Amino acid sequence: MADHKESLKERIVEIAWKICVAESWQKVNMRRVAQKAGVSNTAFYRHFKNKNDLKAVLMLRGFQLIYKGSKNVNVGNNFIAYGANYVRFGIEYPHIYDLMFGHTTDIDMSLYPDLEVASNESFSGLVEGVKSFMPNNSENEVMRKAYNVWASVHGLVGILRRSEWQENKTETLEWIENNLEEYLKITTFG
Amino acid sequence: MADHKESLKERIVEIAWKICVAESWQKVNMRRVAQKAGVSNTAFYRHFKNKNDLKAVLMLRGFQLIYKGSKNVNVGNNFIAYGANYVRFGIEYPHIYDLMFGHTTDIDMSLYPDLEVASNESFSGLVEGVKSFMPNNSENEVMRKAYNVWASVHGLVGILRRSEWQENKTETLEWIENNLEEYLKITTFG
DNA sequence: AAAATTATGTGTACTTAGTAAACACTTTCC
DNA sequence: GGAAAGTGTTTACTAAGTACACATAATTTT
Repeated sequence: MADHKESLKERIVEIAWKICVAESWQKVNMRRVAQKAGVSNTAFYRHFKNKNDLKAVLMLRGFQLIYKGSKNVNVGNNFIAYGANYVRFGIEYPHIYDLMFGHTTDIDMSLYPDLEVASNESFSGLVEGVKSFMPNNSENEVMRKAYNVWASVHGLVGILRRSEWQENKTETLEWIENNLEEYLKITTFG
Repeated sequence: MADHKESLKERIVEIAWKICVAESWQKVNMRRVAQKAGVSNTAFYRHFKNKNDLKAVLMLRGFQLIYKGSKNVNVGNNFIAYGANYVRFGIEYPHIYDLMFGHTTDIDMSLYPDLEVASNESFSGLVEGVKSFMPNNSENEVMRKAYNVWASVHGLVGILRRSEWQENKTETLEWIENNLEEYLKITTFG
């Protein structure tokens, strides 16, 4: 067993995160992680109930990253900047993004309260932002718009991840910095 | 080996489709399928290179279903009705929908030309519909709008699949029939 | 501090699932 | 009518998740 500062649990998360960022969740297998951590195949089970537990930790970390990104931009009620962060995250961490927002997630949120909270907070932040943009509209109209913004952002991430854009990621990122907010404004508030 | 009219290949597809519709792709495993078909575990490999081949067939079938749905409504260039079909499909066949549009698809489209064609046709149908709606705009603007519509529709499917709506699916379907086109009009062309 | 409990890691082994390889029979085609 | 191709079986390998029994170290309890 290698000698490290952090707990094995922390190391495992770190290793899994790296694999997931660089490759994908499918490439994270416990034997591989264990080997990288320098422990036995099953040491893992002392810290996680099962593999999905680990997935949940990575997802939570993803939400925290998006959230931190939003804070950095000092987003306040500006849901446009909020959406922009979302998109940046989707481009920068595509595999974590998939983990979090792919339809094929077999994670039962109710089993992971922190995760559920983070996910809900994330959405209600958006709703608040939208509401402050259209303060005279009904709750229903605000919700509809919020969902629409959300869908827009998801759609955009999907588009920007297509190979045409990924071939030179640097330019894509530049495009985002220069045009993203304008784009979101147009597609969401005409 | 049971005695049937269709080829084993057709039967396998049928069985897999049913499992996938009722449960999910993750629940389709070749041993189970083989057992239901009344053949040995590996007979499957005489008809498919691997499991992904079968997945591709199911996806293609999904595209055909959406397409057929569009024909029935006599959709023409009306991309609103087109989007509505998309949503209906997403609600009626959620697991097939995931298979087709979930981010976590490990299908390499270029390996399945029919599938690529179907998928592209599906999108260019939408683009055409949008174009006829805004004939004086640039190619770029049309594409941007098309992607936005697409994203909207995806977003809506996601929303309608949340538990609040799924609890009484019948009402959801009714809602779709009554309000969907209006909703799409508002969210996409303000 | 001795005893009991809990935490952390190991080794072994079971299970599920995808699939390769060798064999056999049957149909097709020159 | 024999070669080739098609279809199915058996057997077995591999990867990956995880349960279980054991060991030892750390912590808590009395």
